[in-house]
Amino acid sequence: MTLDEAKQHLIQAWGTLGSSWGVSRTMAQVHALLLVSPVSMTTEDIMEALQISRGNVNMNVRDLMDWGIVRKVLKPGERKEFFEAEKDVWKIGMQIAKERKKRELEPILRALDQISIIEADITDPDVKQFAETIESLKKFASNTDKTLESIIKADESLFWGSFFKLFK
Amino acid sequence: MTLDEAKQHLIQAWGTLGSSWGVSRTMAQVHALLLVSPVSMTTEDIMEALQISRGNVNMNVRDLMDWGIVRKVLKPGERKEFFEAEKDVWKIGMQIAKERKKRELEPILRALDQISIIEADITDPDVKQFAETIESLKKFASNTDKTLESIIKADESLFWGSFFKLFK
DNA sequence: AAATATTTTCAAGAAATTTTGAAAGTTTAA
DNA sequence: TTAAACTTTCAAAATTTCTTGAAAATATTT
Repeated sequence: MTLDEAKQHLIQAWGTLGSSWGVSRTMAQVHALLLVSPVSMTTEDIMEALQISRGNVNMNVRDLMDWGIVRKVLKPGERKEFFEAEKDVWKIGMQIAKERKKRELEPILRALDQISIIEADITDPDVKQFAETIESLKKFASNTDKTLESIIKADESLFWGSFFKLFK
Repeated sequence: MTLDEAKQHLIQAWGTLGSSWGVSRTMAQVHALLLVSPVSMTTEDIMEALQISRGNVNMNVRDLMDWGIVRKVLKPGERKEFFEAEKDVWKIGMQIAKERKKRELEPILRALDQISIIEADITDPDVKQFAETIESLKKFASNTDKTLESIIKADESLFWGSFFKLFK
């Protein structure tokens, strides 16, 4: 396997796996492409490499920047914008955990809080059971939320610590 | 808010959130419906409650059973099959963690292992960088895998612990 | 300010996913 | 064994999501 074949392999695999992660195939491919590129790339480089349209590249690169795992690089003397991926795998993982917490866990907590059955008859066993289900969902979600929060916080303060070095 | 309104609320919210979790809206709704139902339900009950077709119910209930969070219940004297959701939120969480590990993490590990650049010139700095990226992805993925594995194992041994106590 | 380069938007088309419903397949009861 | 009850399948339709490409917007240079 040559270097280019290996890269192609990773990009394809990443794309396929992306869908099972709830990320669009193209977004995962753009990410993989930037991840294995030793230099930053322009929109046109990406269009060319993945054979996709300008609008598509623009949209996916922007999403990846929203996730905080790709950044814009401005080169002095160049008008075009260049993009590069975060290369530190631990940081990528942390960033994804942080965003998923925000995008998935927090909405669940908000939705659960909106459900109130104050009006209902609390002597009804069905009401009681429902209330208990909601209560345990809340506890589970907020527990997960707090656990993630503390991992993220710990990571942010132990930036140079030994935990981090395990993944280098 | 009445009990039914509250249930409806949860079902809708679960459905919306399902998509951000990479689960289809309907599957999430069927799950929520069974989760808040105090009794097990037939295919027809679910069709009626969510206003969806028979084939759709059949498919989603089967998927939920594959995830191990819904089970079939046979009632003596009844020809129809009834379905009920696992009610223990911790068990649901564990089951989902277990399945996601199998469906998402393990394919990543397999894909990474297939990438070999043995042929390539290892003095090329680009090859070296690529190899390092693959290596750290592998380490990260297998670390996450092992961590999940140990949580699952710990949970299962708790289960077997209390299971055997029943026969003391 | 005008010309040029580059990025962003977005309506329409393409592709992927989900849903339907009726037919085929199974199981159970008589 | 046959008929009725029920479940599963799957091709076609509906819906949702993704992609394109050209026009609009923005930024830079002359």
